Amino acid sequence: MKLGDGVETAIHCVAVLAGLTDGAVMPTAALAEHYDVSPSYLAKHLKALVAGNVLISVPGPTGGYQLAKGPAEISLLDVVLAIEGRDPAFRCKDIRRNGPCVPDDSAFPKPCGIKKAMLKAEQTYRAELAAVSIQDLVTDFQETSDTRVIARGENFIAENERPKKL
Amino acid sequence: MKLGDGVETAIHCVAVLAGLTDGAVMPTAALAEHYDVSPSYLAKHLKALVAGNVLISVPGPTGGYQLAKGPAEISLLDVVLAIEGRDPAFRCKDIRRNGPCVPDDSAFPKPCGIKKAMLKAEQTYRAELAAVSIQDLVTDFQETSDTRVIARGENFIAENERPKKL
DNA sequence: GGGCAACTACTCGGATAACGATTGTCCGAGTAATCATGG
DNA sequence: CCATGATTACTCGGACAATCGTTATCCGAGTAGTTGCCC
Repeated sequence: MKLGDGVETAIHCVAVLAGLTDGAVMPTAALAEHYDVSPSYLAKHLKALVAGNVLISVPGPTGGYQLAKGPAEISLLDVVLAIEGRDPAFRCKDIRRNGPCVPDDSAFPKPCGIKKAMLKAEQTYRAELAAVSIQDLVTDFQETSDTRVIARGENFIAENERPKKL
Repeated sequence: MKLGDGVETAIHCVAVLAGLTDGAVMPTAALAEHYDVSPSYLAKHLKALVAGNVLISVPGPTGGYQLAKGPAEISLLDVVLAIEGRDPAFRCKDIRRNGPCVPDDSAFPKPCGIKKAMLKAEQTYRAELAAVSIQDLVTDFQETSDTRVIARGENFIAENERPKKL
């Protein structure tokens, strides 16, 4: 049970993109600089976010990324699933069907109780993540952070965002 | 976000061990035969369960494994943590402290909101697993399974368990 | 001076290596039953 | 016949490879801006 470190980076980047003006975009290089991470590797995660309908990419010079929906419409779960994949963490191989105690393959009409319990727990986990939106995170950040950090963050966005094409 | 396949095997084995008579043990070879898995690899997981205080091992001939506590005292969470490790799935590297927007290292007195949300979701996940005991799984199994499978299972245990030493 | 076309430079997207963790296996330390032996 | 001791065979425990996924990177396709040229 382990989440890739790309999840943290992805969430932070989505939160930054939530702060830029309507229609504007920000390129990979700027996001990588903001958090001092490898641009090449960050690009991989941003790609995944596009595939997961969390971000939209704009090609060419003055291109970059922007949110695919409003910050209130994107949940933590959307980001996590886009990066980690949509398959459940618990994979049942149905080993209960193996071995000498199973007469034939029709002996298990009901689903496996273990599988049910594991998937139920995972669904509550996902529900918890789905209840938190990017907007919530941004609001919390603005309410709890040092004013200097907020000011510098806004300044960074102003310097690195690409305005919407006319 | 992925759980190792050893989790499924471990839970099934613990459930089987819950079925043997008081004080009796069952060796790795029998458990491996029951589910048709590699004995060598299964041994690795059983070791982990001993380290996690879920099972007790008895060495020597007529040795094997038994539950460390009653089936109602062992939760799914105990098994999962023993196999997958106790560390949280979400690992926060605090990348928010990197980059040009951070004046100095004291700029973040409050904990990271993202980290809080991720860990909270994970705690609900663990709480859900902690609420399910091995006893629950065994009861569910006995109520929902084919009678032939139950009979063969009991027969298998009777043939392969090692009774408590006098 | 204005319009147009070719060029340039910068962007994302997919394909490609390197590392680490999980998977899978083996041999050694330890123990209880067994069997031979002696009383 | 019974107690005793060495032997034996079977168990778990820790150390050791192989495979797969994540990590990390690079180069190519495409596009908007730019520049130079022509009208």
